[in-house]
Amino acid sequence: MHRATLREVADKAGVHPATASRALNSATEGMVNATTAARIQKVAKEMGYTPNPIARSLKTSRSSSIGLIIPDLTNPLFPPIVRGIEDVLRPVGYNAWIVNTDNQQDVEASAVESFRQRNVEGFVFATAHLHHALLEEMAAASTPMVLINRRLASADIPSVTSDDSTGVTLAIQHLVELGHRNIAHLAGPQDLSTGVTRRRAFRENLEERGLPDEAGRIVVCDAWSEEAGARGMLQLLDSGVPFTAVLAGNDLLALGAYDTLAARGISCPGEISVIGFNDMPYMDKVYPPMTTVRIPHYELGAEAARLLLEVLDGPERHPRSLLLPLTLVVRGSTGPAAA
Amino acid sequence: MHRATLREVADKAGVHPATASRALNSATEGMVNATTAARIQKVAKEMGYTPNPIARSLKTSRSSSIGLIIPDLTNPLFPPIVRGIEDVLRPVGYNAWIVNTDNQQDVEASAVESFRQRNVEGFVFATAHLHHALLEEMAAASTPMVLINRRLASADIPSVTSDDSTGVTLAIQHLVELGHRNIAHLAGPQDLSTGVTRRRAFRENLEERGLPDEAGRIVVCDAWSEEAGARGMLQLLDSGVPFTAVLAGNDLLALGAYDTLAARGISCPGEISVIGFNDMPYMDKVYPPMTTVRIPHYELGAEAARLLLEVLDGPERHPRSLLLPLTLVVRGSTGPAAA
DNA sequence: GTGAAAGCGCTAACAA
DNA sequence: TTGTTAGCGCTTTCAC
Repeated sequence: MHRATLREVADKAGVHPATASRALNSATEGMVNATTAARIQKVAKEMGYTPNPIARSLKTSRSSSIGLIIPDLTNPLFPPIVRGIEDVLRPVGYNAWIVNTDNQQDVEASAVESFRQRNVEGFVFATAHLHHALLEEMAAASTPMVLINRRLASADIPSVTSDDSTGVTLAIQHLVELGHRNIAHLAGPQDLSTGVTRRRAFRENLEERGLPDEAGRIVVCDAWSEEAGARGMLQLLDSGVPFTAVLAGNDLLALGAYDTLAARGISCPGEISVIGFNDMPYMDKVYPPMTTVRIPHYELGAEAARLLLEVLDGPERHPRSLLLPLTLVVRGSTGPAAA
Repeated sequence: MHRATLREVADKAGVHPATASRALNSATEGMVNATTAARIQKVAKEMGYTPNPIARSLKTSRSSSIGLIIPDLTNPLFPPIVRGIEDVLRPVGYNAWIVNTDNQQDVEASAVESFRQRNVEGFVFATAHLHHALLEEMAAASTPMVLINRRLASADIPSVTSDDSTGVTLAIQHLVELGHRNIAHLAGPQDLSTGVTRRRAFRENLEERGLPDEAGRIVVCDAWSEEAGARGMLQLLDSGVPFTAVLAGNDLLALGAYDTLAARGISCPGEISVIGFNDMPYMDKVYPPMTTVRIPHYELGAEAARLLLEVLDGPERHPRSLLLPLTLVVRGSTGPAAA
């Protein structure tokens, strides 16, 4: 099955290829006589002409596509984000190349390199670390990009994140209203903005409310994983710090905490309440029911895509960053056993 | 930051671009004098040369990429499949373009069209319907492709699916061993091979084992969704057919069945046992614990990628299809209340 | 074994 | 307003 080329359209319409090109691109359509333009467009339609994106890309160094860099698609957090991005980009003619880095810097670097060779016009990164040499370089070189979910420490890169501080406040407020006073925190990795922000907000909340806040009631987990959460919970239990509730840095850590509590035969939420963070898909099915802070994943992706389009549209404007609101989803938490 | 071109490498090495091209492509490297080849490669390395994939693609009509067409990435079934595909393709230099169709034929068609324009070398489809005009056409035109998870009725297209019949047998055998005799089936859509195969296997199993098999104990759901499963379960309960166990066509239908049972105040597995299919991620967290048939998602993807590479390697060979083995994951089911 | 020449399909100066 | 020309970076006949 032969695919019509611009040349063939031009020949059939009796014009030069350059004229046909102009007539078929909205930006240059105005340069050509309205009736010839119409004729060319009609012929193009009849012949089923569609421009060859590869030839176009070779010529223009553009590509109508962006690179999306995430840690791991099988983390249920990301599929809704990806859909949000694509649902915004597709209608305006953009595609996204997705790559999973599994948190490996070299994979990320070579992905960026490979995207560049393919003339991607911008990037969305969900892999930002607080200190991230590659991203800092790219920002310094004015590469169009948007961070999602996580940010850098030195951050004037446009980003879309959730309002984690407020989320933590909602969670703690909920626990306090239930009567908890001794609350612990399973913090996420401290080289990521999410881990740091939630931990800081946790500490601030304890202080402001006059709740016990010895250092021991925060345990830092070394990954956002169920296993790390299980280990963290063990450490917390063995530390001797008294607590009746735990705020986990995210749902996976919370699930790990569940595992440890079950293994130790500690009833939940009877003896210890656990609150998660993210409300990732299918969290509503777990048992015991888990209260968690809901992040609008799909919207996070959609807003990131809009922001990137804005950046691509006019790189001169000052980069905006967005903080999306969170809500608390109350499912299972109860007051402390002693109350 | 300037990126070296083949021309620049050739100039620096004192050869013609054509020679440099030959020296830098493993397939043509043999055509050039070994020492000049080595010199060219050294220069290329020093200059950090990497071939421009777009220029190459324009010239060769190839692209080192394939198109992957799935219904919806947010269905937890698919992320592991996608990772399996990518983990096999990446090491051999291939990339995958992913598109979500949301089961819309026109979206699928335009995705295929757009992939073709980008010179994808093959396709993986996870969207096959039993009768699927587009796929039949493409197969007739010898388009390199592999089906995953689902197949066509008229199937000599290479495919990688799970051995659903055996899976159903495992599930029913398990229920029978627990003492169940009255078993019902929430079947999936009957325009998909998975829905049909599991339903047929269910009926055959009942017959062979001499279990009650009136028509009423199979309810066909109109989608693989929780909502459809909930509706199906309602219909089953209201039909008056006696049953103590239900085999759901997949986990989402099973979760829907849970919802209906909970809404009706029917204890599970006390009064009615539910068995799922797929063991999708995080199924081990649901409550009540669900016994389900595990499909090796990641391997499904990996095998599909290998099969596609085989097809791309030598299109003349007879298309193979793979049936991957399933296992039963026993979590919660119990014998019937009456037993 | 190497070079010359052509061209994949398109767009963007420049000229008319 | 339209046509001419050139070239994005690469590969591949064909000639030597």
